Amino acid sequence: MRKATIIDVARTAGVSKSTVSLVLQGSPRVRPETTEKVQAAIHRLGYVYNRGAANLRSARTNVVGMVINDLANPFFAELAVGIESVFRTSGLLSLIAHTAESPNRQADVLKAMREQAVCGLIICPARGTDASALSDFSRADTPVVLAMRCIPGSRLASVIPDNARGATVAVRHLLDLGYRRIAFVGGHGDMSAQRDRREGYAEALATAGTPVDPALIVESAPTRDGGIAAIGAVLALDDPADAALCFNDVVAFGAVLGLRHHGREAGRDFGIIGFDDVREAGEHVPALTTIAVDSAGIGARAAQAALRMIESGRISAEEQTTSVHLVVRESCGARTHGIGRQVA
Amino acid sequence: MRKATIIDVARTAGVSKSTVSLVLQGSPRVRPETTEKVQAAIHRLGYVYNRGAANLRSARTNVVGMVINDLANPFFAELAVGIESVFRTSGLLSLIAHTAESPNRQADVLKAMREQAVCGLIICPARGTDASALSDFSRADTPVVLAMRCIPGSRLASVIPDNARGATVAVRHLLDLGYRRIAFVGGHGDMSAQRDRREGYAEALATAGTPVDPALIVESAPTRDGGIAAIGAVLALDDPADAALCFNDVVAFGAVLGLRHHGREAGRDFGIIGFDDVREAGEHVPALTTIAVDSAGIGARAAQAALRMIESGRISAEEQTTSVHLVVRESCGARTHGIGRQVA
DNA sequence: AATCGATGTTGGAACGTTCCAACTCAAGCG
DNA sequence: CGCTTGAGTTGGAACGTTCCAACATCGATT
Repeated sequence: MRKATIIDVARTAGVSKSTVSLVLQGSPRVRPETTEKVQAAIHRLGYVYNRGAANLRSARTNVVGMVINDLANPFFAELAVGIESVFRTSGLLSLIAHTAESPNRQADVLKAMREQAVCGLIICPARGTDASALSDFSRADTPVVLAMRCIPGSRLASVIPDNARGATVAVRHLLDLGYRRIAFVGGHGDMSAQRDRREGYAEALATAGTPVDPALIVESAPTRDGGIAAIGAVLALDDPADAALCFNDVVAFGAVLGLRHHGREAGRDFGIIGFDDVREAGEHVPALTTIAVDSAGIGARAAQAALRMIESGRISAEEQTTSVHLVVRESCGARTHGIGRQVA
Repeated sequence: MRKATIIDVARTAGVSKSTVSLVLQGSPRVRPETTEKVQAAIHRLGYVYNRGAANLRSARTNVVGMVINDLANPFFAELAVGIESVFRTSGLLSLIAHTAESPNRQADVLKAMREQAVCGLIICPARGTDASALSDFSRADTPVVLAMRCIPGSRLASVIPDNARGATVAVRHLLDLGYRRIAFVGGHGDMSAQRDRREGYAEALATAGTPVDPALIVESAPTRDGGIAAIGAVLALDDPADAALCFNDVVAFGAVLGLRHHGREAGRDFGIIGFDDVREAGEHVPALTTIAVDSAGIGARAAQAALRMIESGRISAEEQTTSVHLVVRESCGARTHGIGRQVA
């Protein structure tokens, strides 16, 4: 049996296909009785609307694209969920792709999304993405919103956490607790988030009148192992660090482990602060002091920004920065130092 | 400037639209020089293929649906990633939706996916989904594969971990370690996974000649708090438990915490085994002994099964069970008992 | 010389919807 | 009574592709 079309429905309901189309779109111009007849026919035939055909005729599709660098990372998964729920409640469907941080794969995926004629795109770009990767979308006037990470030199809307301020608050907290040699460990210099966080770190030190010692800034892969290696480097200095702001929580977990290899314990004789506040942070031993980033909220805001552009039809390059806050737990040693206030 | 179509390309390349179509499909029937001319025109015009139009004409779309009950849960996120990568390498795009365990939302999402005419569907059904929710797809001969969870009474393909066997192995391990009163805690009886794991639990006890004591089986929400409550119940018995197989790792984490509230420590004076082997399990204190489930692998197999059906055009109801294995760490007390073998 | 097969290429009809202009019909008006 | 108005409905063209049957060309075979 061939699939029922709008025409079959029209025939069984005894109206024209145009009328059926109007009913499907909920037009107020159709008589209630007619609507009823059509609904009955739809139900009887098991008709299902073919959105592909509709999209072909009308200007806009109802699919938005969502490109996430690492969906298996809970931090980004929450971002995805935040995005998805906003779009769904607006009747849009999300085409999701996971790039695994590979620019090649990302290019593939973006091409596929253009072919699907997505009406908007939210992307958390893979590391090393440059502005040209997205120029096709701009050229087609498709709204694009960057989430979580920005792309230098691109004029695109973005929703990014306030990385610099978060780092500043964290470092100030460590200074208040009495630490003197504060390191910044983890992440790569070509990641926009790492750069911003490092700047916030430098800013806090500058405000406190402490010079930045380049030896205390150690890059590494943004992984647990990276954290272990990086913390090892700052411990091995002639004048070793006594605290560290880590690029993110995962690096911080590694740093805690690395400290243990050297007989030190985070929170007791070394201060550690992470970044992101992933779910495990609070359950870790020791519980991780960290800068909380509301990933679901960022996703939601990015989706709303995209929605506004889609609905208004005008592209904007609005850059939103979302606030972050310090969550004091154990790893910074606030308890042992007797200072345990929660800073906003 | 209107978007370039296949016809514009044909005109600039000096061939017919049919030829352009053949080039786009990589047909071997076109002369290399012609292909080249067409490619040049495509590039010059910045033409982008309109897959929507193509789908309208040809029978099959290149979009598959993927419905996940909880994308924010790393366990399911990995499943999603496993699915997505298999589909992407086959040139299919995944429409992903997250149902947050709500059957209503799931129904919404499924309707939208039918409208998009997805050519296949992989679903990890929300709790309480019944067979009728997916009957529309079966009626339309759209391949459906259940991942991770099954739906009683449905004749659909599925890829499910070997829950029963995993539970049996876990309980046998606890028995080997000398535990006598082994509880099964957490999860709801209406979740297929819980039922299967409970059966495996009973099976192991039966084999050992130990009667199943209903008081030792305690349901709870599959959460940390659920675990705390459930372990409390089995400790409060007249003849309390001395070990527990937990419905999943999250419940197990709760159980460990609950034990502490009662002055007990998992791995020292109580045996705890979890299920799933989420990433945190190995890093937990104490490290969690658990049954490892390969969620990315399950995703990949489910996607492959769907792919086979899509390509062959014939629906199957093949039920795949994937193997699981015991990972011995600290929480079962294997170390203190001096037994530390790794069981496959 | 006529026929054949293989190789490339082609125009037109479909796919299922939306949009538009046009139609019918009854009510309201001068 | 003829005219306008508005509500409700309608047929046909369009969207950008694929598929099909048909075509031209040419070297090989009868």
